[in-house]
Amino acid sequence: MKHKGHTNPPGRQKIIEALTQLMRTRDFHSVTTAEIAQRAGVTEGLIYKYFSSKKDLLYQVLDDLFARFNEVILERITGTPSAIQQLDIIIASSIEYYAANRVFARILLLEVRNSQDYFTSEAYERVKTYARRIRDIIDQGIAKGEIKSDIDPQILRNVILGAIEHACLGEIIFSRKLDAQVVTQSISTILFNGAKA
Amino acid sequence: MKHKGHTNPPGRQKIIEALTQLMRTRDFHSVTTAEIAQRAGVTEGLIYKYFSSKKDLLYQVLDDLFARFNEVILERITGTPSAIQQLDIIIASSIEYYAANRVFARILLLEVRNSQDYFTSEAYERVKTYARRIRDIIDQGIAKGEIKSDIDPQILRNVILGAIEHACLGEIIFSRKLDAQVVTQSISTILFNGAKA
DNA sequence: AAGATAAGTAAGTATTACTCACCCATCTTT
DNA sequence: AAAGATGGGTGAGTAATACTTACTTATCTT
Repeated sequence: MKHKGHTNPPGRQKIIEALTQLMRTRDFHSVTTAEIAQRAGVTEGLIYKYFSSKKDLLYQVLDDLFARFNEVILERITGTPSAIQQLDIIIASSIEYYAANRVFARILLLEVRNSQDYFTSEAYERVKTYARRIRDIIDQGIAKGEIKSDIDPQILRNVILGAIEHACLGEIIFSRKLDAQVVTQSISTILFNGAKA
Repeated sequence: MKHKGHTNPPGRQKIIEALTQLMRTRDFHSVTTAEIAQRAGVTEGLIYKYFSSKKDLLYQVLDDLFARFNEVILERITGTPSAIQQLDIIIASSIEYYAANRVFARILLLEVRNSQDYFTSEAYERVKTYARRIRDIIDQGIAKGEIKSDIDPQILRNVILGAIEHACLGEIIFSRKLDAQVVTQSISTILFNGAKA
């Protein structure tokens, strides 16, 4: 019998932790279900009691991690009046969170986007919430006169998301060190003040 | 016996075309070697005469497509004196090329980055050439006084790459229509003039 | 004509994601 | 307290997949 998400038995949690652990050093495809089960101390069959497929397991791992990420973001921006400051906080928080949580970043940026079913998963709903939050702040910034009114808000959102992601890719892929403060400052200067002399 | 890349027999080319075709509608992992061989009209074994693995085949497909992409870029920027104009051309050309060549964009942005061996492939060398070209133009722009001297050139490069990629992701994943001209103009305005009012 | 080299084949094999029938413990209902 | 339902967990499967190996056929050089 297939289970829904509203219970969280120890076996389920151990499977999630096992995959998370294994993905600290390996990519998703190279990790086998046999390894996951072994590391979790359960049988392979149990994986398919809680997850409809290996990919579904990956999506649920991402969902868990993204839920916490969205909480952090929301917590940090509340109380800040300026739209541009809020965007700075989101940029900084994202870079920090990605750096502190490499598995999360790798799953989000490198492992899930290649298959269509990801975009119908619950994890992707979290991404939409995150992206919508940025979009809302931009709209408010334009309304309040902080951001130029002739800027396309959706494209600014995409540029911000792209800037964050690409800033972190080197770190994630090659384990390069990265100073979140400095990078955020640089990105912010470019996006808000412009690079032209 | 393993072959090197300096010959290009019909079987090899048919295999490359078969995978390219199949990836027009499907993601890499869901395409099987049996399907590739069938579509190419060869046996499965032949794939492994020319490619060391299924992933190596993917990398070589990307390598072919990226070689042409780099040629287009170089062709278009030569003769343009202004650094900012050169960057605009690169942004526009990239977005256009990605849109016109979805399989290329999907492979580059979604399918290869998840595994480490990609970063030692020949295809990745093409990416480095492309990225280095952008970096050089930025450095020249700073030297000529077109771009602010206090901007971190590497981070500007990352922001440009990120902006291009994220601008195209919606198009690539959800097949949304996208006006390369308009998007380039918007990105360029944000990056060079700034979003702050 | 010979001999080497390259192109291509056919029949494997180990591994992998996934399934299915079955336990066993705990709780609810009568 | 007996019966039954429910959910956590098992273990032995299976079809399909990426890849291998031994082989044949064609092409080229000298």
